[in-house]
Amino acid sequence: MISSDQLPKNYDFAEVEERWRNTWRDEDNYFDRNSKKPQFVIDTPPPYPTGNFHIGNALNWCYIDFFARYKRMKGFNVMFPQGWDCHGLPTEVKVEELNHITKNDVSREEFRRMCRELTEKNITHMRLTLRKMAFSTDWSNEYITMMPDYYGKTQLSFLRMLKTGYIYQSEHPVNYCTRCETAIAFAEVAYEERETQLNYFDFQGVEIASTRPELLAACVALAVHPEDKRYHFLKGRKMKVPLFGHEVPVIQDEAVDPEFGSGAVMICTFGDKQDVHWWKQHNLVLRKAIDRRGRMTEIADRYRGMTAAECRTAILADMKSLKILKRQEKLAQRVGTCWRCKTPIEILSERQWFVKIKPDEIQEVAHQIIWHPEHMLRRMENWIEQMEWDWCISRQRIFATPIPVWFCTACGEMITPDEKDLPVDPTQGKPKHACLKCGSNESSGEVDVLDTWMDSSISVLNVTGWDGRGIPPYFPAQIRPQGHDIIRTWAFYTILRSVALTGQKPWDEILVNGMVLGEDGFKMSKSRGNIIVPEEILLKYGADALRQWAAMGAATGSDIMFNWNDVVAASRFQTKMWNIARFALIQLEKEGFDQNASVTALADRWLLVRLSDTVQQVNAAMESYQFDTALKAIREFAWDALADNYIELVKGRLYTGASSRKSALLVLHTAFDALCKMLAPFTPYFAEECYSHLNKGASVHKQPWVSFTYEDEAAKYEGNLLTQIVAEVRRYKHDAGLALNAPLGKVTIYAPHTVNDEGDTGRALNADVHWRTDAAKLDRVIEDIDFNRAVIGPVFRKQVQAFINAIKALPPHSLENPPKTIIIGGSEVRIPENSFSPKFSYMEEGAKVDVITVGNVIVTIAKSA
RNA sequence: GGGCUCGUGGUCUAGUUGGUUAUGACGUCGCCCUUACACGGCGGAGGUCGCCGGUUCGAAUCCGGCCGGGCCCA
Repeated sequence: MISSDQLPKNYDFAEVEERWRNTWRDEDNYFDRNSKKPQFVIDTPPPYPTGNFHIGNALNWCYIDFFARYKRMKGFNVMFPQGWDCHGLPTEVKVEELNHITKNDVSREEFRRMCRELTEKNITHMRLTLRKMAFSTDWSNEYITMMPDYYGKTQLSFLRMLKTGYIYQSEHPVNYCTRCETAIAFAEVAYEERETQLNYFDFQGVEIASTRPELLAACVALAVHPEDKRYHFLKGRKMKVPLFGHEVPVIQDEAVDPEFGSGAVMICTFGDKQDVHWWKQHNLVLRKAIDRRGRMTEIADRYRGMTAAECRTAILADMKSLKILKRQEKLAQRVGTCWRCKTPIEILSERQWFVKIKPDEIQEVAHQIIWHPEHMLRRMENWIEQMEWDWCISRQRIFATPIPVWFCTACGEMITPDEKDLPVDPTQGKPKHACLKCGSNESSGEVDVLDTWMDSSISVLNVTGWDGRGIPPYFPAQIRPQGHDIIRTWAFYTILRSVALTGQKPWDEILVNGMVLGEDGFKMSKSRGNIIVPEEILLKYGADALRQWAAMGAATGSDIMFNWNDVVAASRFQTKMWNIARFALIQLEKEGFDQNASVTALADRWLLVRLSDTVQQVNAAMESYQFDTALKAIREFAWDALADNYIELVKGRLYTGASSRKSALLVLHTAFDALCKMLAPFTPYFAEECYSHLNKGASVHKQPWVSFTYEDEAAKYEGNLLTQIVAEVRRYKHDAGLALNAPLGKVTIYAPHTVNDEGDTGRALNADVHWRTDAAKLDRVIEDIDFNRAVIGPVFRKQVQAFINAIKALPPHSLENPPKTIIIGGSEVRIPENSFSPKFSYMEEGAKVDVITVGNVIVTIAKSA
């Protein structure tokens, strides 16, 4: 421990942060399974291990760490686990790229191994960033979804939901990405504006407008509006499809827009979601023209094997030469694309696995959860309301949790593993028992794998200790922190799975954070070049400054613009705080600090009142996750109340060793101690550094949260007056062209009560200050009247103006000693207390003085020669 | 097109149970290097609170309409 007068003059965040990072122990953040404290379990989002922890993650994790640290200090048994959501396409693509292979060049197992290795490397890198950020992660509860422990649970959850009928397999149209060669869920479809051609062609005498002529082979019907007179003649007829020759029925449906195109549309399996509707509603046949790789199938006849785009060009060319293509128009449309690779999705009918969506059930539970901010619940409600299809959970990929199912080669019966044998990979091994139906030992494993959301949607079950039996011991978790971009996915799926597997809500509360925008106000993206990575900020300003930006950049839940200015301001606050610390520590180290001293001087009592108010404000803000409000209150107290007002007032007293020095020392200690504790969740390194100097190496993170209350109405009022008087006299000096520390001469303050300022005011103003309680011997005249509208508004309503006029008409002496009643509009009314106060201006008496008024206090200044 | 959300000095932002002079930061201008701090202190300038209308004694705040941005969805 270095002595206070040898404290470094500048706060070196790089040195301090690294030192504490190497000092702190992981065990201090472990969730204690034997604890009697109330639990506070956080369902931390498991990020995708891209290798780089991005700034959006950083914001989210800062919020988590703020309340994790706060709750620990408040006496909760906190679990802040860290998960990694490993499976998925991006890693497969990266592995192919790095190794210059395609997934088909190596064995399935080999490919999975390569994915695992890359993921592990990425996780290692990201863990380091998490540590630099000072997140108080519980590393004993880390989970990695690609590890057998975890995906065994994913498989267990699958089997459970299969048993209870939540999961089924069926052939049904699904969204399909032909580049990724896999089915995807609606949640994974992103819509993009594109321009396309609307093609008008002759369909056996009827003009058809279509944006997808390549689907002609999949045409299964024509549709017209039942009221559309142009097409009444078609009723009941069969039509021959051009180029292909198969016959299709004509159906009538209200959903056809007679205004669009020619008013007649062809229904294909499947051009879009509307086609699926019509196909189901009118029991149409199924014609699959596009396969899983996006190639035309055999029903496309001579176009077979072409890509959809090639086929489109060929068909349009053939139509042109047959002279059935009438015209083409440009059309803006929204195309559903794969959210990962941006390839337009196709709707294909395939055998897939589905999870049943029961909207009422999910809706009910979503409403049992407390949402912050509350309006985010609307997004969930809207999403649930418009769900039409069940959740397609099978994917035709490799790096994912295998679907734990075999099929009997002899009878086709599904064979599931025993729960004790999980995890399994049905593509690698055989079931441990024969087919229950026919006894055959021949089987083939399911090659489809699970949607990655099947892994991450049981994160809460995993961290609360789910083992497949009943309600997990720590369930539900207390809070789910996440971004609003994944309400329709992660939040939705988690609620769904939680209800399906436990019948209960997954969390008590959900805290939704906003997105981080670039400095230009747009979403960060490579093409805009506005990406800021946390590592860059850590290097330039340190973790504590970055964390302050996260807290202060915006109200919780709002999108937040990244702003270097805020980071710089945060680091300046640390510098300021460091200097406050040095001042306090130097003073405290001189003799005289007494924990039991009595607080006597006005300024001292005033600061304790301000501290008490601040603690209450910060408390309330932390309880409602208003981090910006909390940190703002802390900064204001430290910078404004403590440094600029209090220290400026008392430092003279501290230097001179006046008798009331002990009072000031105790107050300084109390305020600084409380500040360290309140800053601990926000700036853990900085708070630790300060606190360890203040309390001989003790850790602030092991202290209970501040519980300081101090009430002193008189000190609050008079102290405010005191700071105002000082401010007014400073302004006076400024206006008089004097330096602030220039000697001022004699200042007389006429206050209603005796004030014990221990000489603080005189030293602060560098003046000979006299407090007096007698009336100033000055001639004063009433210059104006201040009306208190909050008082007279509710009393007089429409009569407010009349009242004001009546008061203004009173003679001066009546204004100073107002009557009880006054006549308004002919009737006598009572004058409410505090309804107005006269404003005076002062005339000098014999001596030459300047006069300042602050409220009802008069200050006279007699400049020295 | 629908739902949600936002619009406050040059920039970012606080503030909505309606109440006297609208918060803070950055920037800007002036003064001051006072033994914690010039990465500082003090003071100033700068706002029709998106626009229009309504309710009210009183509207940044409540209501309606419009304009503009964002997110999600069709």
